[in-house]
Amino acid sequence: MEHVELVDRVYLKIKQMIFNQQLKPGQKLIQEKLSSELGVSRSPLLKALEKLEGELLVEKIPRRGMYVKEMTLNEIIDVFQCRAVIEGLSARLTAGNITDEQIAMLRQSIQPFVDTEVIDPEAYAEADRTFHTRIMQWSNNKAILRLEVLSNIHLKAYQTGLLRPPEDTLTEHLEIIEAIAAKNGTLAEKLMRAHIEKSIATLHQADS
Amino acid sequence: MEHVELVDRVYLKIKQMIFNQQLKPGQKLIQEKLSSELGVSRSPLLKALEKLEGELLVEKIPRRGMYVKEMTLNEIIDVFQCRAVIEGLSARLTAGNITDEQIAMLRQSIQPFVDTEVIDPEAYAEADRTFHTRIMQWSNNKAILRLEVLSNIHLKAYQTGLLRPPEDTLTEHLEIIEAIAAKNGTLAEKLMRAHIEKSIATLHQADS
DNA sequence: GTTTTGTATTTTGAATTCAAAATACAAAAT
DNA sequence: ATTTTGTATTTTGAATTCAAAATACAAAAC
Repeated sequence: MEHVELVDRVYLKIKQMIFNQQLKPGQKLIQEKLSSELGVSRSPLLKALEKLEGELLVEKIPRRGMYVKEMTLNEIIDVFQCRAVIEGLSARLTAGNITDEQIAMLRQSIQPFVDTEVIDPEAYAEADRTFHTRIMQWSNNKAILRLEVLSNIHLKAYQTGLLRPPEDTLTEHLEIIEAIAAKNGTLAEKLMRAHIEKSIATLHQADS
Repeated sequence: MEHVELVDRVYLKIKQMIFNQQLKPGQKLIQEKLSSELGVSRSPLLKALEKLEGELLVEKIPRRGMYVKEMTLNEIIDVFQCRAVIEGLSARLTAGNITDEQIAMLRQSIQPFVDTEVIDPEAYAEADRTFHTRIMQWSNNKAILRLEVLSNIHLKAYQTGLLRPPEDTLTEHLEIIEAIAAKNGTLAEKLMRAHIEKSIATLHQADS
């Protein structure tokens, strides 16, 4: 029997509320109010908020309070620079571990969008997220999994409409998948890194 | 007037105790016992331990307890792979920001060990740590600073005598500093990455 | 009218308390 | 002698309480 910690349920709920925009960037999180709204006491709430702080979704100012983190463009760029090298590493490692089944899964998740006239942005965003997450997870590097935190920002950046359209990124994803399928780690790393660095360039352009 | 949080003091104290080996890898951390030893209640202790958990120094097993994390060679290698790319990125960014004063500081910290017959391992370890930390900090990338966590493992690996001797690494450090001083970001990144990847190779050799 | 000072309120940080889960251990049954 | 079951103890997870810090606001002084 699996017992799910209260803290984890609260954590997931708040994370959801942040991505929903029920809790808006910059908004102050009054512990008393939030805990009564969620029907829990302050202790698990606080823990959940501190966990989210570690994931860059909540900002804590000592003796001042907790706030839904507001992302500046520069902070997003900082995170993307890290993602570029970490996901590059992931792609290289994954290319060394990948199974035929996993290759099939990667190709399959992209398939619905190839040669399609109108791409549903919502569905594509989900596929994009899955693509990046899988490559990090299949790297078999435990330290990378801890850094998955960085992908929260990916999601947030999506919401703000800052990222490149599917037409741009789809072919790059395909190339990366083929490099991994060919077990060419060096190439996979180079392509993944370039892929994310192009997004950084887009972010810089938005800075005007 | 600067008010230092109780939690932070406890956190630093325990971190110290872990590196001191006063708290040994694998040892169970009984909250009741530890808190009374440190003269604080369980709340700030727990927070401190959770912070350390995020830094890979403490392992928490739900409803079982907290333990001083035992590092396997594979886990250390995983962390070093991440460090290689993150510190490579740091070196590149730092090369783009570096001031003359900072260049002088880097050269100065290495100086005592150049052309020296007998190198004090303790002092060199400290200088090594400072070198890597500075380059991460001077990158001006906030996301990298959050990942400084990774350098805890660097320290731990040192303790276990797993890393390369000063004679090996000193010249590499010098080359990296000169690449940064020449504002050659691409080269600095390449050298830093190679530097850490050599340590990974050493770790792999120890695996026998 | 503006600034400053003092008070009341809010909200956090830390300690304590309590209940539930896990562990250790002993007694009983096979 | 070994295994199982039941009980006592330990230890954690969560709620509550309390004190200290920060904020808001009003009154008084300039």
